[in-house]
Amino acid sequence: MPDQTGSTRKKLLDIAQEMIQKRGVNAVSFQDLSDAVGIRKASVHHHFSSKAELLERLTERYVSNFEDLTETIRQSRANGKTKLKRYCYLFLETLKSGQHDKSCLCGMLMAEVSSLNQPVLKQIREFLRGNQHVLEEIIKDGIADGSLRNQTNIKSSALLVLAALEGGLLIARCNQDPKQFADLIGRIVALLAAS
Amino acid sequence: MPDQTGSTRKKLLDIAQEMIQKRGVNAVSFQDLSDAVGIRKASVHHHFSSKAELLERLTERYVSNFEDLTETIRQSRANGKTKLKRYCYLFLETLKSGQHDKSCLCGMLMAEVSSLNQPVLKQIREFLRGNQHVLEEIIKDGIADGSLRNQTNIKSSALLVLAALEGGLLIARCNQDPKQFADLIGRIVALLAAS
DNA sequence: GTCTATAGCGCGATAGAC
DNA sequence: GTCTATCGCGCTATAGAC
Repeated sequence: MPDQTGSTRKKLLDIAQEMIQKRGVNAVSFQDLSDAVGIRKASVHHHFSSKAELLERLTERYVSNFEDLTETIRQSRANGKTKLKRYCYLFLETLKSGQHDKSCLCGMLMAEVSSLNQPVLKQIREFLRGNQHVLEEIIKDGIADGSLRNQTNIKSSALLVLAALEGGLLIARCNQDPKQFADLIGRIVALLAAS
Repeated sequence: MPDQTGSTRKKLLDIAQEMIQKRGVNAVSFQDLSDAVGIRKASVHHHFSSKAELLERLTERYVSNFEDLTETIRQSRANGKTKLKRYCYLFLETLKSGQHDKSCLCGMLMAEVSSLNQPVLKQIREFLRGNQHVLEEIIKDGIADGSLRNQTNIKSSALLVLAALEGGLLIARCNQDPKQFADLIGRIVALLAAS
């Protein structure tokens, strides 16, 4: 029976995630969070002893949720090319949610990496490693079923896809242009697709 | 005869650029800058009336310098594939300079876009537009000289390269692994190269 | 061009009442 | 679990002496 402390904790995590995805961790304060959920600033410390701890719990949850989503795609019955497309759409949905001003939480934290402690840094690296691995598996599936181009550098291709998605999110948000990001996804898939 | 105010202004711009590339704009203060150049915090305001103005001048200089570098590559005699490689190496040099902890200034600002004013935002979009354009020209050159793969979606390919480089910088820095970024460049070039 | 001094504010965090 | 009150600090920015 987790979460005996009620839903304020979840509300805090939810609003913290949204705000950090929009502004970055150094532009979000306890005051911002407490205002948004309707409690006082000091009360936030009842749920999270420090800003660092809040960030650890938040990253933990985000990485875990993302792993569930990607694992579902990986294990689906679709061919590799379709899985790759679905994987990319996870990032597009991030951008399209809200006012087209949200990026990947881990992408934001990667930019502000010098402000993070070791536990959070470790989780972000786990996020990167895990996503690269899922992409490798998807690409292998695609090669096996003939939907994706045969290639030897699967690891590098996976990195390329992940880097393009993270960078593309920042670029498309800066231009306030989700269509640009959709075009990017189309190009990623086309370049890896079988000819 | 510019710069009659002496070199303190340049030192401030230099150290501000380095620190923002490492930490992000919201993690760099006037105190940090004045400490680094050996003057008092209040004296910074003699050179830049506000933090926003400092950032405007800094972005101006960075985008202008980067345009010079990319234009030189574009107009060189090399074939398209070599130009593309050289273009990517500009980003690798950023990462390798210092302690492998610097990213592209505009990439950092894209993450913290909600903290920027309109003039700076405009310059970052100019950076993006300009780099996409240079990449388009390089790809066209490569198709014409036979070193790069023929394709119709040149605009999207240019975006893909830029997004992968910006995202790849953040990822490789997070993993403290410049070699990972070098691998990424290899994969980018290989995927666009003629078969 | 740099200095000291300070205003005014927001930050994360803590103590202790209810 | 939330509150009020407060501490100590860092921030951007300004005023005015040298």
